Amino acid sequence: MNSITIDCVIFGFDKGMLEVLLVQHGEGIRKGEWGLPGGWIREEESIDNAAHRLLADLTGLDDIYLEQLKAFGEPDRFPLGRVITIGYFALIKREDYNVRAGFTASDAKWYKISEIPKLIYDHNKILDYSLEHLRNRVRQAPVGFNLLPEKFTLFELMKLYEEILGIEMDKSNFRRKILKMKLLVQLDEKQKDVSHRAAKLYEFDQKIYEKLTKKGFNFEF
Amino acid sequence: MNSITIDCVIFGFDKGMLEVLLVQHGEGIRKGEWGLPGGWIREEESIDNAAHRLLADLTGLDDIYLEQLKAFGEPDRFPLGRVITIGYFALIKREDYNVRAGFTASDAKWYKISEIPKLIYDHNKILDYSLEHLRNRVRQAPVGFNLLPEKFTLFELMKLYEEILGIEMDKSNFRRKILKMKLLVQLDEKQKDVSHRAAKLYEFDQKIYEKLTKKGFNFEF
DNA sequence: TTTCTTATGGTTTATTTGACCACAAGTATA
DNA sequence: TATACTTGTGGTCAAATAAACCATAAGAAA
Repeated sequence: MNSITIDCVIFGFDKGMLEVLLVQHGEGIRKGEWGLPGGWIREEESIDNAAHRLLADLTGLDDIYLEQLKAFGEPDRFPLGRVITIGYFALIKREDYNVRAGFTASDAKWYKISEIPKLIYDHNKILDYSLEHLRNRVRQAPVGFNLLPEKFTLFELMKLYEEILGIEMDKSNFRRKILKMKLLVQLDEKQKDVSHRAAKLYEFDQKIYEKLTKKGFNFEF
Repeated sequence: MNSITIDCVIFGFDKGMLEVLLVQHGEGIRKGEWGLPGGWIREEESIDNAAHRLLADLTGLDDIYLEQLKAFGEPDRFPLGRVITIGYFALIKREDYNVRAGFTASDAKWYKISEIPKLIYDHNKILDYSLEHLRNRVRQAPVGFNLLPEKFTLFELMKLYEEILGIEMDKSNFRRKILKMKLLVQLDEKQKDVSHRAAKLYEFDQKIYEKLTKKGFNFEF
């Protein structure tokens, strides 16, 4: 018999920086230490439902981008017995979210990916794997949109790609390439409260994305 | 408490057809029915090791391409209690493999993907997911090589892609594109026993592949 | 020798890319 | 009001790539 948990890697994007949501344990021998938000799977629920339930408890959000990442099952990963964990991968829009501590957590906080502390168990390993996964994923499907607000400028989108992939891009070429895909819908709105010429706002078109996905496409820059 | 199993989807390629290895259960209430080869994870082994162990038992092969696919955990997927299964995805070279029945299986057999019967539990669902995964994977990394013999012709490689992706390709363009990647090493050998002009044989260069993977590349046709 | 099949290596044209420029539009500062 | 500064936006041009297609070489079989 084995036990099974879920651990969620929740990415956010704020002020041009990629961030991860971590929780501080409020009970048990690991009290005070930071780790990924997670919990036990219940007997009667599917693992996807468990992930959604845990995430809703932790963030107050449902209906967010969530995908299964990988199961981690080294026999010694958990000190008190054999526990296999299923990692989940979530991208959320920071504007929609207010940090609050969950039921078993004493604190919850966003960490920049460059400033991640030592985490409990094998959570650093899970996080590293997720980051690698995000970098691959972002090249092959427009999942990055899930990190941005509903309405965004092309420059913000480009900055997101630059941050995740760790590269620099030419704004003119980025513009041409991304618009050619027809994935973006230009709005009649512009940025407000900026100290420079306001950029047009765009939103992401889910339907066109689905069409493109069926034919197989890739999102290279 | 939950139980955890592993189920392997093992693809092979023979005479231009994509195939899957299935086993017939030799015991229990499902005796006589076909399903994916799999088994229980032991307390003291990692899940990757469990997958390798099971696969070695079933096929007599180690050192084959194997990757974790996804965990499947609908609460009712297994009739006798809550069992979560972790799907693994394997590609093997048919030339290296001799079918034999495993320990709990009465028979093991290759099925063409177009002729898959009804399988036990949710195994059809797992298989469908694997096929979809294979189609995606094959576009993003040269995993297809794992299905071919060590030495192969460009035409055979192209046929493999055509079969998996369900498309037709231009042999001339395929040739140019694949050679430009430098992934193939041309050998001083040619096909034998063919009733037409013998094609040059090639092999896959693992080292160059690893270099390319680091920079991120994609394998589109 | 002829015929057939497949391998292999072009050519040509259209499309895409990458690097870079120029100016517009708006804000901030003097 | 004038000037500098920042960011958005559109465009150019040369180089690289892709798609469609053709031509011939190499071998096997009749």
